[in-house]
Amino acid sequence: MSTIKDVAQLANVSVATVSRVLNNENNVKEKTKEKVLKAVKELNYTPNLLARNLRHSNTKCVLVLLPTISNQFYSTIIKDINSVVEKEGYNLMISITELDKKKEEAYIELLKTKRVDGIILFAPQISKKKLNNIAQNYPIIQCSEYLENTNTTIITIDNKKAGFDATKYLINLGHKNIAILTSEKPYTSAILREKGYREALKKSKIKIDENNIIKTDYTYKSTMEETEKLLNRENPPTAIFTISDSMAIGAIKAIKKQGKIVGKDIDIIGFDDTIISKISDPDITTISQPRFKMGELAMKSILEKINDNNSPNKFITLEHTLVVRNSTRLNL
Amino acid sequence: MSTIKDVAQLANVSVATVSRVLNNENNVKEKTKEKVLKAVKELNYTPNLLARNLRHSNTKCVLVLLPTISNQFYSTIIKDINSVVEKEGYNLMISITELDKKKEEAYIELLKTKRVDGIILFAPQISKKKLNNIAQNYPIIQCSEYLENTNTTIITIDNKKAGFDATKYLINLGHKNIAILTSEKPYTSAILREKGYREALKKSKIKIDENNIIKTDYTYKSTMEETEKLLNRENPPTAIFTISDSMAIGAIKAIKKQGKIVGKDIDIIGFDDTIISKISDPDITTISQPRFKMGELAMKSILEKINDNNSPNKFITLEHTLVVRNSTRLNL
DNA sequence: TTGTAAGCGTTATCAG
DNA sequence: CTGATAACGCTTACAA
Repeated sequence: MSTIKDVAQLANVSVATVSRVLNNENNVKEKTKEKVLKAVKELNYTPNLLARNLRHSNTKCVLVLLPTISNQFYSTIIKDINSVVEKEGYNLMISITELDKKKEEAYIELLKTKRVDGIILFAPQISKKKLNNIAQNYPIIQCSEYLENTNTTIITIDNKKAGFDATKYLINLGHKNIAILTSEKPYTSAILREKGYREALKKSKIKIDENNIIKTDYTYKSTMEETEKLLNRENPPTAIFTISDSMAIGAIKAIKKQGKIVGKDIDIIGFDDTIISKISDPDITTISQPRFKMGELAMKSILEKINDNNSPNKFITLEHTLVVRNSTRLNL
Repeated sequence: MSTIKDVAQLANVSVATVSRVLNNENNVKEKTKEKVLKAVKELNYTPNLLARNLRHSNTKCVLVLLPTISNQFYSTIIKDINSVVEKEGYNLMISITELDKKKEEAYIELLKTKRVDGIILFAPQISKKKLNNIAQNYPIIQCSEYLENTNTTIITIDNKKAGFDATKYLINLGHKNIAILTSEKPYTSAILREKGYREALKKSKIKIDENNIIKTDYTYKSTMEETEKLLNRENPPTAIFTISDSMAIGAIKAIKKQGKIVGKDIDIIGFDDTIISKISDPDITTISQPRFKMGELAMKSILEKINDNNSPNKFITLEHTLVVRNSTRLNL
């Protein structure tokens, strides 16, 4: 492997000159430039970025920490972040924590050890204290799911309002017995969506039945099982709000199994507007998060922090929308 | 930010000694070790990996180049690769090419510039010549989708046999008019699966109707449209083999729209055994690739190459299986 | 316009 | 067991 030294030797100039040519500085004679470029080509030389990065003390690399990649919500947002990141000359590194605290902390170490310039954190498991500590010294922001009361920039939606809107929509359709299927893990978003659910019922003077609030492990499968139990109750709910589309699919499957019709006998609302909500039969009424905007802002914010880690923290709340499809009756 | 020098100063030893302690070399007096570790703690010191990497000329980082992340097949395999990679003390970097040749080449540059130690390439778009060139000097292997006749290690399944098996299964169910919905882009896998399809028909003395071979852009949506057209023909096929699960979903949607019953009026076989094939209603008969094994072997192979790029290339073919579900009639 | 040389933060060699 | 110092490959004052 050839180095800048080899190029310099072959071109009969100093390494400084080679460096100048490579970095497009304009104070090099055209003739010299040509000589250098010829040598570069001849040796098939590519600069060692490790060395350059060490010198500059940056990596031009941003890490996105995801809890999982199987959820379409995350895979889509990645695509959106990606399109911004490349424009800025950065590389994207994606890692999966699987909600494992230890793993997450290990990845955050990459920040300290200068392997990445900044981190966009989805669904943090790290402690508030540790996060604050890191954020003080290194560029790190939170996106979508987040820890409250930290000194970081946060990009998210108003999950409480989203929960409220979904529930309110069901109420307006005439439902009084509405279940919510949510996560047993203390995700901020899940907690807030449940809050919104409660608030909507309260505001409509519908008594909250704690048996209608069901916590699962967030998967399609267990949602299906829980829905089956739900339907076998004496007074089964006439509408179900699930906090993810894949959960909605599970609920739908259970309902169909009992020979009931979704969008007629029972209404379902999902969350995230992922592709499966469109593919599903019937397709699913769901809350859509502005993923592109979210990804874009996350990238912009992290770059801002990389540029100056003391730049003021922002709390950005983006607008969600309710996408009405056929898993809810359409007689509004 | 403190450096090894600061630690040395505080601990009143040389940087060499600090380095020794940090790298767990055993030729350091216990007393000295303690002093150093105390200083490390006091300064909250973390070694700069850029410097270490420059010195070692490695990054402990493997890049996985994916065409897309929205396909469950890829997101699952990533999870599997991840579990291996961490055990070996490597970090995983994931990038999405969106089948863009330029992007792919840009990412492969990371290899030359020493930003990553090796690349696992899915669905290469680069030219054979370039790939061979790079593989000669840098650790790069192909997984799943691949360019033929290159000097790289390849981990894949026998796509031709898979196409054969799927088609043969439909034939055995009694079908004679079988369509295949495949990709218009020249993916190796798509081509081979079609070959298998043709072979199965031929072997069963069923005349191949070129109108039954339909190329689409691989998406759920266009598959739905093409299936609709297919069904409106004079002599519509009684079975459809789609080369991906999401395409199968599109086909199913079109069939349902016409009031026909999947698994009774028309049979469908998908590919990949992704979660949507289980979620779908009816769930989908599909070809399953051994993703875990694939991810595991890919990681092992790339590490082998990183260790010694002249290690012999392997062509590893893994076994696929046909998973029978309800999108095909069960009277075999 | 170009060259010299210091420096980025490590690790490794060699001497003591 | 420990310390000095060269080296990894690059960028960047500063000098010429």
